[in-house]
Amino acid sequence: MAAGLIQERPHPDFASQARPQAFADGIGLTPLSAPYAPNEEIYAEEDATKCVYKVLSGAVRITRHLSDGRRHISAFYLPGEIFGFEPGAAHRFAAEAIADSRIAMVRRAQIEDAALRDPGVGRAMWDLAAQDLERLQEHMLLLGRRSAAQRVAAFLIELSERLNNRDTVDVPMSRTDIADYLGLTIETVSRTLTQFERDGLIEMPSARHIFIKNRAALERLDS
Amino acid sequence: MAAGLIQERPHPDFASQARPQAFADGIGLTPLSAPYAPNEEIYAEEDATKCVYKVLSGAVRITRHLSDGRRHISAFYLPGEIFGFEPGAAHRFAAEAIADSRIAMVRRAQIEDAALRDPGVGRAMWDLAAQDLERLQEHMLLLGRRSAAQRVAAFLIELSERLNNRDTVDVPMSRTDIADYLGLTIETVSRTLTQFERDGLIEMPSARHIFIKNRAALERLDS
DNA sequence: CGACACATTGAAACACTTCAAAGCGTGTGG
DNA sequence: CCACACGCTTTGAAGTGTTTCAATGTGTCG
Repeated sequence: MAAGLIQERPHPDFASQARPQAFADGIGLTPLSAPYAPNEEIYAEEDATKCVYKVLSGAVRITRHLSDGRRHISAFYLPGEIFGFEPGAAHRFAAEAIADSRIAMVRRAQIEDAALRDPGVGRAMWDLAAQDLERLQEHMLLLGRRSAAQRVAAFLIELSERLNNRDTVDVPMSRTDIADYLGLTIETVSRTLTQFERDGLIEMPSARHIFIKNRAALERLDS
Repeated sequence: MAAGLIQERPHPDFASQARPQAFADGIGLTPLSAPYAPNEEIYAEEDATKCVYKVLSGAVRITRHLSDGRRHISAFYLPGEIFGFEPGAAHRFAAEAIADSRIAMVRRAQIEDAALRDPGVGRAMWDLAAQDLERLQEHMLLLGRRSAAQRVAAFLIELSERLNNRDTVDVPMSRTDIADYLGLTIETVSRTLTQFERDGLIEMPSARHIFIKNRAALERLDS
């Protein structure tokens, strides 16, 4: 419901000055960046795929709303990760900020130009697509064939690895977000986490702050 | 287990003579073709992504085996459809013939060459990737958020549409294949189909031959 | 400090799975 | 051509995990 495409709204500042090569690792373009508030829409379902985005800080969810009102989250993106790169002409999912976030973005046309000049750029986008596809397929496996405990364990492990926090995980998303991502209810997510805590696998000083006490056991869960 | 990459085994005949432009719609290369027996492997998990394939007849499943021995099917490909095109350097799933099938194939390098000469080829591969991604995402939704009845209904509708049979569906795959695709057990798939028949939505002269009597009701199921 | 959203917990209901047995159909050998 | 046999499919009954509904608890922000 929020603003449409990002480049159509005012940009409070230009990352191109503050951080040249912010997309650096692989794309090497100097993007604009903008702040987003929690739940603010970055692009909508059906929006044209005009830009590619990078999370500078915060976190992003890729969502779709079903006809019966329920919501599905197909992916999360964390600081340093790039999203919004899809083959089709229109997005099939919306992207929303989860927390206060800073997002960098470049126009696709710019990337395509750059790819013509520098084959490394094209390869980088290709690698990006490969990584997205891999995550999508792993996630499909998880949704189709894993128990609640396996899903939550896999989620924690992946989140911890992608946040690069060794054992202290600052969970940026709500239980509802996690549930919609894992294909469970918030109650099941909550109960599973509580059980993990009882079993000594994790500690939860608060809901958004999880400490992994026994990573090996969590990893063993998805046998 | 089975043979490695296709072009490394003898080809009984060359489709390039029998059917120039067999890949025609969109790729426009003249591929080799080969017959496969049921359950024969077309490529294995971890095989290099050297070729792109097209189903001429029969059907193909894209499978992955989990550590606990269970199997997951991420996609089916039916006559006229193209598969095996992935961004990464190695396949993450195996491809197997479901029934007796004829498969055409071209080397990726050939396609890349062709794309340099003819931008239409590049666009066609792009469209292909977009369609695969769309199906993958729809399937993820189905696995994460749909009941057994909704899954089976969606499967029947999609199968019928992709086979281009108006209401008579010749199901090429076993109940086990369907179950592994829908994230259910074969018993649940079977029971659901039986229930559909009792409700007058379909008729099943035999397990592999389904007649859709009330398509609207089936479509309405995934509300 | 109070209010509100978010998270946890409990109990009952439900959908799907599991285990087990019987039915069907297709293909082969007698 | 029929009969048997094998694999696949269907059906049944019990068990289990997840959801649903409802209430209580907790953390955070004004």
